[in-house]
Amino acid sequence: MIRMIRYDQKYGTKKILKTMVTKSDITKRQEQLLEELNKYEDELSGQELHRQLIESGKLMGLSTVYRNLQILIKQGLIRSRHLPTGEVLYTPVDRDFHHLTCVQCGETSKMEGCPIKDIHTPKENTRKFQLLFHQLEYFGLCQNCYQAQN
Amino acid sequence: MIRMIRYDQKYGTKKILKTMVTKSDITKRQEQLLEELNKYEDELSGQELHRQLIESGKLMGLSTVYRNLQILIKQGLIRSRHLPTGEVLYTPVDRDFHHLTCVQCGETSKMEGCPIKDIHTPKENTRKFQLLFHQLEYFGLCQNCYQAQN
DNA sequence: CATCAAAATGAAAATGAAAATCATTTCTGT
DNA sequence: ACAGAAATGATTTTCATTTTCATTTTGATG
Ligand SMILES: [Mn+2]
Ligand SMILES: [Mn+2]
Ligand SMILES: [Zn+2]
Ligand SMILES: [Zn+2]
Repeated sequence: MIRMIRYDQKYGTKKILKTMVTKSDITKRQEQLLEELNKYEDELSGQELHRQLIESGKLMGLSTVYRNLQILIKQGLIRSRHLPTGEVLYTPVDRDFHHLTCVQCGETSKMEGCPIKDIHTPKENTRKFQLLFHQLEYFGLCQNCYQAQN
Repeated sequence: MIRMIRYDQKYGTKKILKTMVTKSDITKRQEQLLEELNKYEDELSGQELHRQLIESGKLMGLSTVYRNLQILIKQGLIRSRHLPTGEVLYTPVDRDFHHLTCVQCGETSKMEGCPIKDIHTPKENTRKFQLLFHQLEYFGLCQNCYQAQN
């Protein structure tokens, strides 16, 4: 939060001329969420995060967790991805990794490195977009499941 | 389904020696699902697909729709992606496009062309994987929402 | 410090897509 | 035709997420 304040010589008072909310404007709750997400190497679901917060003594209602996760996404501070099961996982936006997932058994392995790290994202598409993050996931059959299929 | 059949001269009977189930082994239901998905340029959710099938006179229970969509995915014939809302959209696997999605209003625009079309997917990761499809989505703020935020 | 309005919170209820159940139907090989 | 196996679908269940709304917190102002 940035405030532009004018001092009134006549009355010796101060007046807020303008209030600018910047991207770095994080509430206490949001800070707690971010802090908790950073504590774990893995992504966390909303439910897991809620549980962990309580264990850490940071009491917080479930609605508040979900509400503020959405805000953090819109602020470009975290990103989310859906598991095939429907759960949504959250992670700080600066962690750039992706996964291989078996469509049969759900086994997931993290890929180190991002294949599109230095790929040009088509300009004609992104011109109008304030890009926040990307999601890239590969799906297929793990060795076990591939063999079992025959 | 491929059958190897031996004719027994002695008894005048036929015997199935071996049955090979191949990838192209599609049941009638699965064929109907694939056919219906191909009818629409856009991806369809399970619910939408179910509705469309009924309208097309291809009566089918909802369970059967979901069951066979999963099988089609495992066979490498269709792929799926989750909307931020949680709905899952299905589309034939050979359609290679991706989306930009606004994290604020949900507006989605299709990107023509695939940025990773000819990118090498890290070998050390995919060696053990029978790759079926990939998912790539960009998230950010559309022009409207970006401006409205300030 | 007191006041008041606006914003945030959270307990509880509602939502809804997807999964599970299970009685019934269809298929398949002999 | 017969018997076991597989598939189907009406229905119920699940459960992560959203919505509701009464209460609490915040923050500007005098
Ligand atoms: Mn990446
Ligand atoms: Mn692609
Ligand atoms: Zn597997
Ligand atoms: Zn938008």
